[in-house]
Amino acid sequence: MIDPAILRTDPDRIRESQRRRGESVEVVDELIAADAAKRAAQQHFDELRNQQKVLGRQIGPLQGALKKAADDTSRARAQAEVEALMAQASTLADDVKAADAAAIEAAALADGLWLRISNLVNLDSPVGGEADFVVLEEVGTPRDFAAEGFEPRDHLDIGELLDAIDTVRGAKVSGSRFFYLKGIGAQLEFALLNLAMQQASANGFIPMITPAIVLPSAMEGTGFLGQAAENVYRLDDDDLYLVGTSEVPLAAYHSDEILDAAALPIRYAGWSSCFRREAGSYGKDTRGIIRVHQFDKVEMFVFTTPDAAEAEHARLLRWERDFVEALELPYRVIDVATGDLGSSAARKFDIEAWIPTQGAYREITSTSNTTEFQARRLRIRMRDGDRVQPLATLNGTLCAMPRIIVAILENHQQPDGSVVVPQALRPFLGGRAVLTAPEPATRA
RNA sequence: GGAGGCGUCGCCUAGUCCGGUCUAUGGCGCCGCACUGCUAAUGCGGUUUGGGUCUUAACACCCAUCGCGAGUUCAAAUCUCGCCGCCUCCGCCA
Repeated sequence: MIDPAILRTDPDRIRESQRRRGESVEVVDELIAADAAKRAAQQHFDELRNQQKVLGRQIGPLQGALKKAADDTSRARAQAEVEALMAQASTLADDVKAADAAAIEAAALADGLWLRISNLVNLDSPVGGEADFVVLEEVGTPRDFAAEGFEPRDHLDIGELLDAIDTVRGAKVSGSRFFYLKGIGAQLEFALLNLAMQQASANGFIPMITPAIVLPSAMEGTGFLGQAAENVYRLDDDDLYLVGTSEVPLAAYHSDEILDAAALPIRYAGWSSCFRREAGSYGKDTRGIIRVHQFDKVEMFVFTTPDAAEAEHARLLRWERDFVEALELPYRVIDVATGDLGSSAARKFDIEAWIPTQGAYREITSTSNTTEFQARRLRIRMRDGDRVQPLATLNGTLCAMPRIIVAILENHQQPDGSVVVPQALRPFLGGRAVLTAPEPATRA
């Protein structure tokens, strides 16, 4: 959620943000009313409760006096006094109970509306929908396969040639959009994992292996139960969720905590499997492993001060680019438009790698500045001197395995279907320079 | 899965049996002040978090908060029920 003070002092800022996102503006006015009602109800309860406590504090000592009463007359007098107070308190108790219920109801209404308001967009984000992104930079030159004299194979053809990717058996065992990485394919993932973790460690990230199943509170706190809910797997019997990214367990790691501002930024590089239902993407990217239900990913996640968030966002993008450049992939950077940010992000940059057989750039990383939005929802704060206040969180993909593998196979392929290994990756593959098909005898 | 124990405002801890001056005790740590060549020691004061009133701000005051939720009661850290977590033992298990 965003700073509640903004709702009271500058609601137009929220309206404008909602408008730019193409989301409800009316909900802001509903919330203003609900917020006022919530405070009024709480105040009413507080007053009644105070009266009740004042009365209660008189009864205790009186009963003590009653026990020690010296004679019958003073005992009778104390007795009458106690009974009068208790009768008074009794009617008050009913009022307190009713006021409490009303306050809880008003709070629930306001809190529900808060969940429907997305983060304030950064005013530099291009306004519009999915297609209205701005290209910030193109890096590297796509290979000219025509000039090289051969038709490039797509990643699945190469993967099958190398016996590295098996989608047929993936579908047999688990259904469509599941796959096996096999042989050199599996080794390639381990190499990428190690390269990514080495880079992350060098940049001050703490490696983490996270749970892939989380409580509803973690899912909601990171903002994935809003519009994105349809893409989340839910374990109904246990009321748990499969995460779509380790951003969720990494963000929730410090939930309900107060961190020392002097210790920030804290950077984690999380490794986990990621699960996505891909609802509504029927017919899209059905071939190969560009869009799958389960994959592994190294995710960067940062807790920092709100002041430092924008600079950190730039660093995350830089580190993503370093990784993609180490793999010698042509790519471009886009500034994602307001309508495509997701509810938590104020600003988002994607890296898209060139995919030769599609003649297009396709998303391989995404980095978001979620400012204080997730921190407020997850109650993560920082102690700065004697002040306690929300901090900022940011996330960025370092290496989403399937898409990186797609880009490597397609961009570094040779006419015979073998694949040249980028220099940076070779040490992690036992020095191998080329990925080639295994001996026929070893194929199944 | 079964049995038992435990959960108090950073950490440790008193309080829970038997409800009311609990407006939660004490120690450690931390912050401020005093004293003192410096440090240390000592003394005094402060130190959960959230919401609200007032407000330039500070202060002050009110409400909530003793794992979470519900209940009993005029009144709940304390009694009752449910849930969660941790520990020990048993069972199962990579």
